[in-house]
Amino acid sequence: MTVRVRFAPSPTGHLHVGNVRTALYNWLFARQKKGTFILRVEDTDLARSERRFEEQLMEDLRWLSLVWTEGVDVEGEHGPYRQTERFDLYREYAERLLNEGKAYHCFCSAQELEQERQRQLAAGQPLRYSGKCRIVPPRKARRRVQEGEKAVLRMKVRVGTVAFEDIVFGPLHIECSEIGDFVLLRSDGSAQYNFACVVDDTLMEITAVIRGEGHISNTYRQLLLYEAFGFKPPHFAHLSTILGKDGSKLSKRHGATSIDEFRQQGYLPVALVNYLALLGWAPRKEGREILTLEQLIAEFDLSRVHRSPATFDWEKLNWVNRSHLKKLDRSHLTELVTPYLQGRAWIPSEPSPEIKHWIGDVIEAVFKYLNKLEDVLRDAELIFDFSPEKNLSETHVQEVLSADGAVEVIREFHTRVQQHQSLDLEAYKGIIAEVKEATGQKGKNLFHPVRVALTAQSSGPELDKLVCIFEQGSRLELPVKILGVKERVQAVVEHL
RNA sequence: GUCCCCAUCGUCUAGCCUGGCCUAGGACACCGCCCUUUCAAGGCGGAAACACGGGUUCAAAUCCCGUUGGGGACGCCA
Repeated sequence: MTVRVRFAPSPTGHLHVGNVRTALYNWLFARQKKGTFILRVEDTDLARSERRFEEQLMEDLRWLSLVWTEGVDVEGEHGPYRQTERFDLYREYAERLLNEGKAYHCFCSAQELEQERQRQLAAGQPLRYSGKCRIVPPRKARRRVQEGEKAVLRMKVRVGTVAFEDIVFGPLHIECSEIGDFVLLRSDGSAQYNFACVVDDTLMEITAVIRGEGHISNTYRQLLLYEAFGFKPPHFAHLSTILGKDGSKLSKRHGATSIDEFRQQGYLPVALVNYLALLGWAPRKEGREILTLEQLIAEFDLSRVHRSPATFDWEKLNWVNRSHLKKLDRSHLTELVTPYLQGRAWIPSEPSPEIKHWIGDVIEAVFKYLNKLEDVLRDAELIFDFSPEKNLSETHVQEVLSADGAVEVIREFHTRVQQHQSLDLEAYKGIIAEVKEATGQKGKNLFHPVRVALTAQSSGPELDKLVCIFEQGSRLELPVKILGVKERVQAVVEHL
């Protein structure tokens, strides 16, 4: 039988990392088994579902390359794939259960239900519906409904136990007495989650349901429904929750959790996917952590997924991202970083080939520092936004300046630089040699002050590279004026 | 409150099912050294864990029970 899995988010907010990992595991499983990955939108919560969230979520999924071959916007023979468009279908199936006496109308009001809960809580009893309306004769119930009385349709939960074999959790079971008669159809006739889910998974011929751990308790309910309908249930795999640094469920408090934010910060989709795959799962072969999509597909194994919850670790994500970034060639990296520089209006929206090449040099100089693309803004600032007045007062810079002979080096360097009309790497090296001669300083004591003279900072990319970048940049037509070596040293000396 | 699940370095994990090869391996982060014209990067090295208590067994990280800690479910949300 060919594998069919689905990712079924509800469009009530932004896609966050927990959801994405669920989507990813579904996708990996489908790809590995040469099966079908389906996107179904569970928008039965009319009050909170919004079309913009649905669009956003599809965009996020596509960006991550977790593409579906059946779903809301591609259709297929099992559609529609939006639950709100399937309400008639649900009512049809509900009718069937009602007619077979496996479900019944319940007329209890919200207040009554709430009072019941309070009583149970006070008495130390489990919280669940008492089944009070079971005794209403079906014919009478139907008449009340026809007369316009509000009613929900509830499942008549049988006695005994429900059990299943979870692919990640192993054998799981529960006493039916733990489950109350749950709602199938709301009083407005719309389908409740568990019910819609079973009808859809059956009709869409889903073979494995891979979803969050929180759904384990729903699985028992759904199993009861499969049983009532006489449908064969799919396999189930439940995934543990992803936790934040403080051990609570990952949320906005822990930083970016929506995919859009990761994208904006400049995480590569493959890196995010790689990291998320590693959260709760490890390849059989030890020591291989940086993996491509293809490798993930080949090595993924649902039965090796961890039962215990994993903590999201930014540091490790950064490392994974950096590792993937390093695999990129210069032109690709330039292409990715350019929009960030454009966002700051540091470079034109349509750079000339000459400028493009220069940007490549810039990126090459700073790229070892990047955890994520956005970091280029921080690391390239000294090129585009040289500000000695601000930076010279920094502690590390002050330390450099207070070293013996540091100021002398800067002044000597300054004097000699001024004597040159234009500078190239050769000339710069000559000047350094002269300064060395004149001051008697060498090594760290020589280059550290020179760095300050050129960048007003105590650390940064290689000076040789920077000199070229400054000089070439100063000759380019850019939205911001790139200062040449001469101008920089001049400015620093003035601020000493 | 009731029920369920989980438990190896700070973090992600290998090993657990099928006890001995575990003096518990790898990775991130951390610390040190090397490299270096700074900071990184890179190379090398270090510190760091089987939650606790009972069993079972010649032998337990691995099997069983309990305790503790953490998480989840109990909606006309999904």
